[in-house]
Amino acid sequence: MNDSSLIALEPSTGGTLTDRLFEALQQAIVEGEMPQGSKISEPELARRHGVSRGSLRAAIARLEACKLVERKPNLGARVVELSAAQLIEIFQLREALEGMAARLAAQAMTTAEIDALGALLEQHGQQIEQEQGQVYFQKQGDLDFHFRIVKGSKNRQLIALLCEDLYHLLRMYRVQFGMRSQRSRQAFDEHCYLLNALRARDPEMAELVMRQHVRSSRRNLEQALA
Amino acid sequence: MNDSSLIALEPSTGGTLTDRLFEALQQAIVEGEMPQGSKISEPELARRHGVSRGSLRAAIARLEACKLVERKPNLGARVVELSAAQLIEIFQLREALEGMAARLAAQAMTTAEIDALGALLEQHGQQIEQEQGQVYFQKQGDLDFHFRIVKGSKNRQLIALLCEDLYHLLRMYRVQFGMRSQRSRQAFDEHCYLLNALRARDPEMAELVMRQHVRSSRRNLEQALA
DNA sequence: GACCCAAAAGGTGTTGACACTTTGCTGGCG
DNA sequence: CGCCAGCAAAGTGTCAACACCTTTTGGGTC
Repeated sequence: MNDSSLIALEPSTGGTLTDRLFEALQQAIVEGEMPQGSKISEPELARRHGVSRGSLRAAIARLEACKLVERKPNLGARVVELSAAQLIEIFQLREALEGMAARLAAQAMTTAEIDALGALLEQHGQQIEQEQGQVYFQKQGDLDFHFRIVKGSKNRQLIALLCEDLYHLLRMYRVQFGMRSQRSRQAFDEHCYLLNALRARDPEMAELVMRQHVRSSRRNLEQALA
Repeated sequence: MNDSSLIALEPSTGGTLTDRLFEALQQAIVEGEMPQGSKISEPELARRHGVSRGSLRAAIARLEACKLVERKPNLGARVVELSAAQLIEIFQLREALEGMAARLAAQAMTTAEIDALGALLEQHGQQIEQEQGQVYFQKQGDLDFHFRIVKGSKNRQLIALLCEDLYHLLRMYRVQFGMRSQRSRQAFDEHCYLLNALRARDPEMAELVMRQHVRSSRRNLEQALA
């Protein structure tokens, strides 16, 4: 809104201009800097970031693929609207996908990877004991944990889908709904159960635990939003 | 390859130029007209279709979102490579996603929709009895059936994912691997089981049956490709 | 004052041209 | 003969300008 706030693209990551634009916009949307449902004016945004409309349109196309913006022909693009219903839908997706990821991970993860996951969990446990307030860090830790399971499935389709698309949508919901789950302790315990299932190389159990875990989160949400 | 084969875009669907290009290329890739792993030269393709490179790049970006092409910075885009391993991965995704779709559909489908599905199945049954050879039509029917389940879930995320992205990849595999399943009869029976679960409004059973159905297809594939 | 039509302003879709990167070839050197 | 430097050709990334669509605004009429 502030006209003087020309956002300079950090030339940090050395990809193409479109890549940097994509990351910048993605972050801006996830962090809520670009409000939900707000219309995107290509000329204005291009001017703000000091790039041409062509590059901007390419970046927007990628955002559309992530479901972060919606575009209608001849009408322009808008930042996606976050309804409670859609959030529920996403958690239903997660239940199915991450459940399958856990099942596959129980077979495909190396013992070293599982051990590393155990170390991470131990660290989380200490953080929960010590500082009850570090909610943000716990959130990050939760995402880390789920990430490792997904990657552990070794299924590239699954990894791309969850880590490159759904992940950002989920982060957007977390940031903007400002949800600090009251159940970090329970979540931690469920993570431990899952670790046990992985150690036992039990795909059936791993999927069951993960699905129950995601379902619990969803139920918690449904209650908080109702 | 044939230089004289200038492909004229049918102005059939009235969307934007990029939309039509996207559909045309999508079809060309799925049908195998553009071979797997082949490099895409932007100037040549643009000239062939009589459009500018800008529009073509926009269409390619969408194809990339469907996982039909892979692009590397400064190196260009290639049609995706179809390995047996990736096909397995896709069926693992389908097992999770369509299983969840069936679960949700058992709760969300209207009775009218379920009845319509029953009519469709009856039709399929007759086709199988009468003409053993109409494989293509059966394939189309199979896709129709699965489509209706997915749409019946009423989960927009799920619908978009399966019907707009994965569907085309799957069709590409089917066309190019030229797979005529020897198990259309068994598949039909499994479809009937699923219909019963839907009629009984039993989510648990619906998911179980659908997952088993997809898993059977996968096992059948693994055997055929080994 | 309300409604409708028309013109203009703003915005998106599309294009051709320019700059930089990668690739393949050519020629000289060890 | 093989290898590396350097150049040329092709291709991708980016840009500014043009064409069409949508929306709004202004004027005229009922």
